[in-house]
Parts: sequence; C-alpha cells; structure tokens
Amino acid sequence: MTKTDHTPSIDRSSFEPAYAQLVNILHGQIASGLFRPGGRLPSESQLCRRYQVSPMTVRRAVNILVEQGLVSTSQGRGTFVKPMKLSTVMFGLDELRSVFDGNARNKVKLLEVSIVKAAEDVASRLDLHRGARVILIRRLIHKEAQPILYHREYLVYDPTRPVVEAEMEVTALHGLFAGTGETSLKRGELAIDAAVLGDEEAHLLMAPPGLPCFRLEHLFYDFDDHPLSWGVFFCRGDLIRFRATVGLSDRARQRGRKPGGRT
Amino acid sequence: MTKTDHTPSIDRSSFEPAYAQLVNILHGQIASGLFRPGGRLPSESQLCRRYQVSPMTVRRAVNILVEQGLVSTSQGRGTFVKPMKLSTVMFGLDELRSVFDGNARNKVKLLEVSIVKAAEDVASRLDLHRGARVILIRRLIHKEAQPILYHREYLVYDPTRPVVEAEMEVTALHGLFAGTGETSLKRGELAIDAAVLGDEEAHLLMAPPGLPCFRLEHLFYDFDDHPLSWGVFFCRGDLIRFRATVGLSDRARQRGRKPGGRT
DNA sequence: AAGTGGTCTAGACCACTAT
DNA sequence: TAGTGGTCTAGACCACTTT
Repeated sequence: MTKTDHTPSIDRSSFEPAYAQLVNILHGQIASGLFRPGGRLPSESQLCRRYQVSPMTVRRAVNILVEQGLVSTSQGRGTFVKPMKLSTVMFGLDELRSVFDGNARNKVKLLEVSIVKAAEDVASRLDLHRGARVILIRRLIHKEAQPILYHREYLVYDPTRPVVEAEMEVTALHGLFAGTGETSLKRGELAIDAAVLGDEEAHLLMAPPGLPCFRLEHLFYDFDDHPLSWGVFFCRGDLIRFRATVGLSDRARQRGRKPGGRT
Repeated sequence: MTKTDHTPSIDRSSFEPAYAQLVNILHGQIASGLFRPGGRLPSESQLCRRYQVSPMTVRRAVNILVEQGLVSTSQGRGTFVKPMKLSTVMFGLDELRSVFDGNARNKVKLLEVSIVKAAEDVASRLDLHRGARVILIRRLIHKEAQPILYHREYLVYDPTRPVVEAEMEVTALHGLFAGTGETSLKRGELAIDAAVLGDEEAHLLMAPPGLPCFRLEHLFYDFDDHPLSWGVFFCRGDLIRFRATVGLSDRARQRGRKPGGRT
C-alpha cells in the first residue's frame, strides 16, 4: 500500500500518536531512498514546522529511530542515516519459544527428578563444594509430537522446600519462556555452541548419533546473585534454525491497527 | 565508599542527565530487591515529588526501563516489575565482529574471485534465471593467525561495474561489520544452522571433517528490494560460541557495588 | 471521584559545530 | 554568529482502572 509520499502529514484525530506517525513517515522516507545512508535528515526545527508538532514530539520520534539503529545524531551537526551494519544483528529464541505455546501436541515429558551428588563441573558452576546434593532434572520436549529438545538441569538443593516442588518446574519451564511465574530469578547467562548429538541424546531424540545440534547452556542466578540452576538444552539441528533480519525490514510498517478504531 | 542507598537523589550539577540518573536509581532498586518481580513501582506523580523532576522526565526514565524489558506499564493501574523471561534473550554477533577489529593478525584472505553461471539454488536466491552470470567470491578469515571463518558469496553481476571492484569487497566485509561504507544495501535476512564441516571447509579451516560448526547464511537486498548477495559463513564451532544475558545484568552499577556480600 | 499511565505543548537553556 | 542536537519545565488534556 503506497501512501502518498507527496505530502505526508500528521493526522491528529488518529489513534496513532503524533510521534509514532512521525516515526513511520521518516522510516518510510528512508526506506524509499529519499534519505540515503550517510545523508542528513531535515533539522528538528524544520520537522517541527513541516509537521506542526512541538520540539519534544520531534525529539521523541528521532530518539526512536536512533534506538532502532536507523539513524545517528551528532550534536551541532545533524541527524544522519546509518548504513546497514551486520554486527547489530540480533537473534532471538522465538523458534524455541514456539515449542511452549500451549499447543496440545507440544508436550514436556519428565524423564527424571532425583537428588544426586554434584560432580566437579556441576559444583563449580553452582558455587558449591563437590559432592554437595543437587537436584537433577531431565526433560524431553516434544513439538508436534516429535522430540525436539532434551534438557538436563541441575538445581541447588534447598532442604526447606520439598523436592516435589521441583516437579512443578515442568510448568515453570513454560513460564520461563512465557514470562509468567518464577519470580525468584534475577538474571541468567546463556551460551550457544555448535555440537553433535551423543549416544544418549540421540537415543532420546530419536535421531542418529552425530547429528548436528545446538547446545544451549544456561546459568540462572537469584536476587542474592547466587547461582540457582545450571543446565543444557540439546536442540536437533535439523529441526531448528535461528533467523534474524538487519536493516530496514519491509513489514512492520504501521502495526497496531486497533479494532473499533474511532476515526 | 558505597553510595548511600537510603536517600538516592538527582544531582543537577552532574554530567549525567536527570532521566539517566533516575533510570539508574530505579534499576538499582529493582536489582537490589526493593521492588520484586510482579511488584509495583511508585506512581509517576510520586516519583516527580520524590526526585523533584517534571512529569516528562519521569516518563522518559520509565519508558527506558520499559524498552529495556525491566518493567511494564498498564494505563490506569501502574508500573510493574517484569519477571525474567527467557524468550527475550537476544544473541548478537559480537564474537564474529571481533574478528574484524583491525588487529593485524586478523586477516581476510581472498581465495577466489570469478564469474560463474548460477546454479539452481543460487539463481533462485538471487532472483535470476539459471545460468545467469554471477560473481563468486571465496574468502578465508583468520583470527590470531588461525583460520576461523570460511565465506562463500554470490553477487549479482553488474556489467556496468568492473569486476575489480568486487575485490574491494574484501574491505567491504570489514565495513559490513563496522558500519562504514557499503551504502547500497537496504536490508538483509540471516539464518544460523548447526552443521558439521565438509571436506572442503575442513581442509581450508585446517580442521577435521565432521567438526561441529555454525553455518551462517545471509541474503542482502538493495534499495529496490532486489537481492544482491547470497552467501554462507562456516564458523569453526570449537572456536566460536555465542553468549547472551537475560534479566538484570550486573552492568555498570557505578559506585554502588557492594563488596564482600557473602551469604 | 480519585488515581494512574500516555500524549503533547511552547517555550527555555545548554553544548556543540560550522561558517 | 547562526544553526544544530540535548535536556528540562510546568503544566494541560485524555483514556483507563479502581474504589
């Protein structure tokens, strides 16, 4: 839908706030090539006059473009269109999150919940001494009735809380992705490695040993900055691929068309 | 000396803007556990009185926290601390960018620049007919004098531009990561797969065939939305690992770092 | 009705850059 | 000196939620 680029203007009776409309206008003008990478945008005072909005509103729109990485500002010089930059690409875990979307065919199967003595690697990660008791949880996650993820996790053992609650973690895993529940975690460190399935993982995932896979390691901390959980996800590489875009993505144009829009 | 967390206040003579100071104060209070996940922050009018700043300044600070994913706002209800959410994790390519940091021991070696006829896969990706002429570029990227990346790229052949310029792409590869130069690209689509090195890649990377690796595929478009470049990076999995953090990262706590916080 | 977030104004003052 | 971005004010009005 090509809207008239001749005289774009702010519609004060729209739901879309003025600053958002201005963001879309400028974004479109950059995407259309009106402002080229390295080129300069009109000054903020010019934009104020051009679109009949206050300086703060223009400022807010420009700030959003800066945060989106489309332009950069330089005090006393102006606002410039940034060239595409590969190193700004960000990959999310949307592909994994979709496994926990509540689809009935996406199941989390609990393989094991037990208390074990921490080996060297586990102890050092969880800041415990070797041989300390930890809770081992092993899960198999199915997507569309097919095993796709194998999760092995070690939790610090808290005698004040019954182990049964650890089973609740099955749902907590949902929450970790969805953002509900589990309020005792402050932060986490993650890493993704390239690997191949070992015999154990291959058997559980019903895949041939040696199959390329992603190895997603996680370490979660509580609000006292003590490690609480260390674990690894093994993801079948043939079923998961991480995607991202960089630069001016075409879609994502005016989103947020609310139903029942009053004029 | 630790800064008194009892009565944090805005320092108007500071170089740090008021809104940024307020962001840090609130961030610190959330990280310290004063406001727990699910809990409510003071209302904006309370914050105005508490810190003696105008509504717009408070609003800006809160907006930044929202963008950072630390809190969420609900009109008419208040501002609430968000629990940690795994699906918000974002992985960058910092690990790859460091290869192009200008270190003399990080070299890009050009293996091949030639004009070839596009095979089926190349043609479909670049929106050409099979057999069309394309420029094939093969590069080997070293980090610390060790081969770490193998890049195979296909460019649409533009008769109006001499092939020699394609060689300039060696430097353009730097620019792609650094953000300098190459202003003809509008956007790109990327994907990461888990894979293992084939014989060709293994030989070039001086690694055993079958070694786990990341396969980073890219497709770049120009401002007319025509594909310009399709290629693949093969990254030795034993030398590269992607990291990310989620939740309240221990970033610049300024002087507020508490020493010896044990038990 | 009271309180909350959300938008916006019409200026002000400052720091920086170019001429 | 003139123009640029950067911060900030002290309100206003609106939409929404709770009591």
